[in-house]
Amino acid sequence: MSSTDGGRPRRKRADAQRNVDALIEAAKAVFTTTGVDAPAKEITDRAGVGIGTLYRHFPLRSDLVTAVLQHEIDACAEAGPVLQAEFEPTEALMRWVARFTEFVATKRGLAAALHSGDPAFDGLPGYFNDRLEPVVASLLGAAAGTGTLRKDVAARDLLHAVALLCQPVPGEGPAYNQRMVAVFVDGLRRRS
Amino acid sequence: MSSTDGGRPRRKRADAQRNVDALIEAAKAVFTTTGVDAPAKEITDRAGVGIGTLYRHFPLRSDLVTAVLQHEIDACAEAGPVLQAEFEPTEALMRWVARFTEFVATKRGLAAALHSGDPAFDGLPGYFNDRLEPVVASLLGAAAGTGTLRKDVAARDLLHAVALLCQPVPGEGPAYNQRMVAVFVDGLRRRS
Amino acid sequence: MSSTDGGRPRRKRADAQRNVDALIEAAKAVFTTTGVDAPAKEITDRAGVGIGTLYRHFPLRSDLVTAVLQHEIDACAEAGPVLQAEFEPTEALMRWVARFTEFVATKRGLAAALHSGDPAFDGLPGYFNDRLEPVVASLLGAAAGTGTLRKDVAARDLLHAVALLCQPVPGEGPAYNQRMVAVFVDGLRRRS
Amino acid sequence: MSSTDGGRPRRKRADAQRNVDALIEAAKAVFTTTGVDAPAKEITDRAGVGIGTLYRHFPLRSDLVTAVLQHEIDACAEAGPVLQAEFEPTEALMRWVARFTEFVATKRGLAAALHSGDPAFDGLPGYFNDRLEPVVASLLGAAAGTGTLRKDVAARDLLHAVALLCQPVPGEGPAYNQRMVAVFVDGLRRRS
DNA sequence: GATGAATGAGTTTTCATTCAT
DNA sequence: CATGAATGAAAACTCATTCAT
Repeated sequence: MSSTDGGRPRRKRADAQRNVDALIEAAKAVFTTTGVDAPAKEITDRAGVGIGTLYRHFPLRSDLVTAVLQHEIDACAEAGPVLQAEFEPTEALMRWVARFTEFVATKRGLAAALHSGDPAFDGLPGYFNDRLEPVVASLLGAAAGTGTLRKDVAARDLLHAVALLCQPVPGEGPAYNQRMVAVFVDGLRRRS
Repeated sequence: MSSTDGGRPRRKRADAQRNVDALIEAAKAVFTTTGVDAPAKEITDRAGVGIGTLYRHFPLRSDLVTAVLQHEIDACAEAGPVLQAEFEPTEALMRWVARFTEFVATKRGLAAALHSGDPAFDGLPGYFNDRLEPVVASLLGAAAGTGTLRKDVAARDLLHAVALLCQPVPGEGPAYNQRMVAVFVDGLRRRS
Repeated sequence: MSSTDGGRPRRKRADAQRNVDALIEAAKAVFTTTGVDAPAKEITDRAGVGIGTLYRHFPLRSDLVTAVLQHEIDACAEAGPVLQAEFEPTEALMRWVARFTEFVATKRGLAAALHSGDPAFDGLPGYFNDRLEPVVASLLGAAAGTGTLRKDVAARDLLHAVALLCQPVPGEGPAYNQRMVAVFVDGLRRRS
Repeated sequence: MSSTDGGRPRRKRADAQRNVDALIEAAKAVFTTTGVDAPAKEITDRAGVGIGTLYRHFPLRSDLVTAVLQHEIDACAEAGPVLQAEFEPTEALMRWVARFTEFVATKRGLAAALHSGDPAFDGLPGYFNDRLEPVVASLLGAAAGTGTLRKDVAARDLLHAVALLCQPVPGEGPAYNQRMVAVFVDGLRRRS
């Protein structure tokens, strides 16, 4: 969290950080491939570290899951404003949707873990909402035209609907998700 | 023996069928509760049969998964026409969506299994499409008004989009899914 | 044992016997293929009967093993005199060795079962000796020439030595066993 | 890491090696006692390690079987020259036969596994031949006298014949096998 | 701090045996 | 008598987690 962390920077910190990063990167990939229940060994092998190292940095599996998700959520949230600044509204939305689709694909099975009742995940939905709600609201608002979003659909509703529509579909690619989100946006414009 | 199977189809088969049914029922419930990776014992205990019985009828876990999904798909498909006959288009759609939402909730994690690459599931997506595509097309078509569905969205696209929008969302219930599908349907009407 | 079996021949007896024969035949084949520990199902499937039928006729696995072995021992024993009557000594011996080799191949792993300590098999070694000892003694004696068998090698020793030399050898066929038995017979002739 | 393996070969390896040795030792004993299909637990208990350790070092049962057999083959092969140096030909042969008999007894049922068609064992017969063929040839040659071995019996034939004659026989001990091998050697001498 | 060997509980899977039809 | 479904004990195997080096 705090990047400054106060006092002495305690040598060797670089190596440790390198391992942590490698583990998160590896976990992201393995979660996508094999699912959240992937053997820990598969992750450490891919990260090139020993199993003990995983447990040092992430004593609980939920710690690793949380780290991966926050990492991903941050990346997605940050992409929103950047795209909006660079492209016109519709194009920005479409590109962000593509980006978000990749993120959701990562979650393959993470949702189940999230709602498993494990209190370790209690904070994540909030983090997800807080970070992404404004981003989606802004993107959709701009794309819908002059702020004519239906009043009966809250920004958080949008976030989740888009999250669903971004989920990967067997025979389809990101283009499919983009089209469906576009239809959904059309729906938002309609009516008073 | 008898290929025509004329007279009695080999008595006692009734018991076996009872067990098969109980297992599918139990598996459906356990899959929802614990996920597709639930211990086999949990399923057999709930079905009130021995573990061996599970393996007799479903030697591979994928056999059981397949059976449960086909069962569910069938039930959903059959509900479509019934609702359409009984209610006016919008109401029928909403009720079916609610029904479909339950089905999708059952799949909690089944999707991951489906796309696991196991060839045992190769046939299921086809089954899913074949059974449900016409149902969804019909329901949405009726709800959209006088056949004014966008021409650039195929019936199968609809099916999958609805499937996504029916996925359970953490803090929300079926009503949420219904509202989002409604928005989506509005999007379909636009640009007649 | 007793083929007459006294009183009424009890109808349907033919079917039962057919099943018993089929089971012994199937068991012989499966024991050779898969070993004595082959699943019972494999035997009944090959025999074309239900599993229950196996247990009716052979309540214990040792019953089946015993039946198969006696069957085989009988066949081998009976072949001896026949061959001796039909061929000259050396030729008769070689043909019988070939025959015996097949029998031994059947036993793939039966020996282990035999010496497993199960009292059910207590009678078999005796049966084996009683039936085959005279046959081997006669064949070897004739082949060795004018009764010049070494006095320090008993007939039973011969039986077992031949039994060993008839065991199948990976890259070799029955011809190999015949050659080795021939060498052994030569050894018998030598010395006073 | 270090391909030359110069300095310390990664400490702690000692413990692992100790476990591997204990497992091979235990497996040898258990295979003799209970057969190759003995429960893994029986082996690990005797070795004093956990079941997981067995699977770490020998993921497949065939790996363990192979290790045990190579171990045994090596020991037998090494005994040959030693005995030949210490005793006169006939005595050396007899002692080696006794040694070999013990080895074969160990295999109780291993042979069946070997010929099970499992490709994991493909290399073993070759190993067996390569290691033992010269040993047997040398021992028999010396025992047969001045190189008067029949020309129509190859060294490998001898190896297998002796292997068969060394197999344990129900009511007999190693002395029996020695006598029969002696007869066989006599047969070799004949027809110089 | 890092490593990976060891552990053993938890699951899957097989099969002999029983027994209702 | 024959059948094959049901059972469940026993064995195999996996993998999270600990801990000595």
